Amino acid sequence: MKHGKPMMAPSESGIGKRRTAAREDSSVSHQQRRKEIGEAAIRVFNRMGFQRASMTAVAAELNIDRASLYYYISSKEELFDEIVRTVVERNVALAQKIQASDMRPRRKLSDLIIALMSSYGEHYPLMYIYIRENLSNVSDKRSEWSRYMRDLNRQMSDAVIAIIEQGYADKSFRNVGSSKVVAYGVLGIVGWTHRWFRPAESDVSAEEIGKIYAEMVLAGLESPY
Amino acid sequence: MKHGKPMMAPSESGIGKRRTAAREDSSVSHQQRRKEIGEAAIRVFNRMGFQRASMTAVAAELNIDRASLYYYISSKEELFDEIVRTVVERNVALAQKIQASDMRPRRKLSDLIIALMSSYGEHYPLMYIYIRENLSNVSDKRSEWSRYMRDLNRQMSDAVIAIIEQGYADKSFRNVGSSKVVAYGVLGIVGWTHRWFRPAESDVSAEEIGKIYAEMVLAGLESPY
DNA sequence: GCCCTAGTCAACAGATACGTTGATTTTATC
DNA sequence: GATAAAATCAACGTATCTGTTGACTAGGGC
Repeated sequence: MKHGKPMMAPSESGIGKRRTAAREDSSVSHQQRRKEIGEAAIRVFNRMGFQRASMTAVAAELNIDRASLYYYISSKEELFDEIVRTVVERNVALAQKIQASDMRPRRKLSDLIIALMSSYGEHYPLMYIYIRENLSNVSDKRSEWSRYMRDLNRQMSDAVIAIIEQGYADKSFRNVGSSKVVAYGVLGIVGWTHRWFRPAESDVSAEEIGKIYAEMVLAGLESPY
Repeated sequence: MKHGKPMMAPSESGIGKRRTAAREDSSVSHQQRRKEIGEAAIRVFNRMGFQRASMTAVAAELNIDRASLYYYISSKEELFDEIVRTVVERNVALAQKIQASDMRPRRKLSDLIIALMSSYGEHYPLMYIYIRENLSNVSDKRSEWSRYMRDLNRQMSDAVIAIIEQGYADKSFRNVGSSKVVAYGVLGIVGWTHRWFRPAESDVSAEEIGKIYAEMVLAGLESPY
């Protein structure tokens, strides 16, 4: 493998230097252009999946040359990993905050489900691309990123598990089974929306879906009469 | 594209003919070998994902040469698509049978959740590989297969939706929201197990998970006291 | 006019993959 | 031991992708 930015810039002519400079340029116009590229890339990743999406396709999305892409960014991963990370970090922090609050378990779980769904809707389709990403099947270059993301996932699960256990402990939840299995079930309902929820074409909002699921998980489908 | 089996076998020497013959050979020993190859491939697909898994890796799994693989099978897709199809078809048929039965909605939903989980456990990891496959992001060659599989998915959803609606109609279910959203939620809980359930390392069986989820979906988490 | 930057073009190197091929070796069967 | 099938080997052709490179163009500002 001889890819990646050369360490010593051995044969960098004038333009080579200019390119590396451009990639590190933090001026407003460059940041803006990078943002545009990132958004286009996300659209492409959403349509084709991260692996299948080629840089050629991303360039085509913007109607620019592939070389122009590399004028601003340095790799396909960079284009994606960082944006995803920040949003996931935010969701995890939110879950932990809810879990640590002094609300009652019922309210915590409900709030978390609704908050997660709202986040998915707000950042559509970013979070869904991430959910589809299989962190186990990732190229070696991205192993560090994937380890970190897996850790974030674990923190999210832990927060939900803690809420379930609190509910079991104070008897506000019926113990239907292992807190882990239940927590994964809750996250599954929410995560699975990546399969069918398309905000633009949906007559029900992300938040409304969250409310339905919160109600369903907490009170169940069965009629009490 | 010049891949694929040539239509007229223009330059096929003796061995060429023998190879094509071997691929179509339906003798017991050949079927057996093909099955072994299929199972090895599934293990590899499970570890690396369908796209990333190379035929080289599949050959390595069996400690045989790549050419020997192509002695029995003719493409990566063939190796996978057909096995998956039969299992999914079976699950859909099962769901439709449950839906059309004269049981009450509560029982139908419970049975279906448990049956699906059992099937996932029984055919592990086949169904989970399929769930991870994104039918939208599939190569052109497989478009026909993916269209058909999407149709099966739709039939599965439709069966669940019908059960929910029956429950809404006879008032045995509380109407917590659109039957579609609820049905996808139910399928989400079950489908999401692909993310964490590993039969070999789990102290809870697939069926038990199904029971927990059936209970959770029907009666909810909230304590009635 | 001059310069600088953004962006383009065409080509390249390196990697990996799929599926094929002909010759050759191993293995089993008669 | 001869014969035929199973399996291997090494190589090929084609395709696709990533990231790089150097020369080039277009446009704005001074």
